[in-house]
Amino acid sequence: MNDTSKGPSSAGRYCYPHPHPAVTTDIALFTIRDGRLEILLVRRAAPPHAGAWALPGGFVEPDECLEDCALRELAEETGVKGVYLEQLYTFGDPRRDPRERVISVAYYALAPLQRVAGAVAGSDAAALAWFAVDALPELAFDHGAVIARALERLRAKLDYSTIAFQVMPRKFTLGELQEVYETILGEALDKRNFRKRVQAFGLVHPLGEMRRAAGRRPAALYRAAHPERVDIIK
Amino acid sequence: MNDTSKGPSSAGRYCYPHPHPAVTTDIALFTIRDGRLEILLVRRAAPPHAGAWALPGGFVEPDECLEDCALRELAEETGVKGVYLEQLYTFGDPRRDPRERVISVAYYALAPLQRVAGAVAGSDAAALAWFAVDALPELAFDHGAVIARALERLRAKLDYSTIAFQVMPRKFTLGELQEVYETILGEALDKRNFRKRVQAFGLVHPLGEMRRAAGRRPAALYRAAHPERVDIIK
DNA sequence: CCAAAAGTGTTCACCGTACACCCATGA
DNA sequence: TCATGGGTGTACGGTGAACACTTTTGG
Repeated sequence: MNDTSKGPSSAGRYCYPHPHPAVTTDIALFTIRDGRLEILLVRRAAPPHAGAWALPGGFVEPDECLEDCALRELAEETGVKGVYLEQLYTFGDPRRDPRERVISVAYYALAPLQRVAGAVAGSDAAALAWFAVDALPELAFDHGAVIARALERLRAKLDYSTIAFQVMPRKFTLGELQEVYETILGEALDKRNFRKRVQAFGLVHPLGEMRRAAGRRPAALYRAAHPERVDIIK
Repeated sequence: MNDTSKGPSSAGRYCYPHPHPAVTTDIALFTIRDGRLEILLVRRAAPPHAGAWALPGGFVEPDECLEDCALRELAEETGVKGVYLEQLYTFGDPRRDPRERVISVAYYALAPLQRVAGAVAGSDAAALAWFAVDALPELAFDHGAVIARALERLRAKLDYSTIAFQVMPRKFTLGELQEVYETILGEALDKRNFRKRVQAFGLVHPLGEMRRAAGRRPAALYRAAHPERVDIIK
């Protein structure tokens, strides 16, 4: 009962006479590369779990909201900015961090490959790497559970939201879009039905341009119909 | 930047050199009474927002997980125990509490009326009352936003989960079950289609008993097919 | 001419929806 | 006998799923 602060050490304002745990945000950032769903992890430099891989994240500052904290930590530790971000779940087991009580507000994030291709390890992290979600390394803290829940949510939202467009580049072909759905869901989809649905819901707008590729018929390019974040199809 | 603890005042263990905000849980407990969806609120005795109504809730203890905290606070402030509980969202705006930084992990809860009928105000609260969700009083903090989000989630989950059974008593008629759905969704449902679906999914088991009511044909009693918490129909 | 992906419609089964009447009871 | 909710079946339309071949290109 004495492992967290019972009161603030800074003075000047009234504070509740109550425990003050540490609070972090952790971010599960996904992208698609080479037809695989990958997640960004950082290698921990310091104990606990030194050498293990962890989600990027860190402590909430006094004057920032949780979402800002997640975006800041992601930028600081990996250099990645401008991703789609959504709160996932708050993990608060008293023993999830061996040092002191740390409550983690987990977020998941999505971005197209080209927006995260230049990710580099910040000063806190020993290294940074992308892992296929079906080949994860040993993970620090409860980050395995966080990732599992993020995947569950991501797959569920594919069915009733336009979240998949968050990993698409500005211009894409319908074949590429379908490949993203198949990659995240882990199953093959029927090409004609897929295209029919996407166009029936008005999810994409044709750009009138073509993408030419070696030895293949050119494919029409599209953009997402709803330029920003649209959550519900119906 | 000096409005939260920067480090623990208790000694003995290593702690991160980081801010330590206060963390609470707040609970939006719903039940059905007289065909209305109602929520349990407590009247605040102390500032800030003294006299305003608020969700029951309170500070997370060092050694308890968040869900335990929610259940404990609900029991302490209202006497209610044994409800269905699910994490909703974490609210972390730096200014949501005027005194200091307080991050609130919000839960929503459901219980049948008879399990909450005896709710009484605990020592912290000046009073306790049930409010119809479409006739809420002035609310403290950001609790209006919390309730709005809880309602949204509750209504969404009705469609793809068996969450409605969490407000049903052990024995109920199909008419009562339908009334609960209609109350939460705020729309009328077709009786034949409703009964067909409920039975097709195997959600209920007939008890072979009847409920007699004055001036009406007796109704068959059922129990939920999945005695505990079942989340997904499909 | 061959490989590789682009592009395109129809059929069928099933599910959700709309809809109306008789029944059993207590007052 | 009347008011009140309990209880039951069918017909239709729309949606999701299955399914194969031609086109265009570069090598």
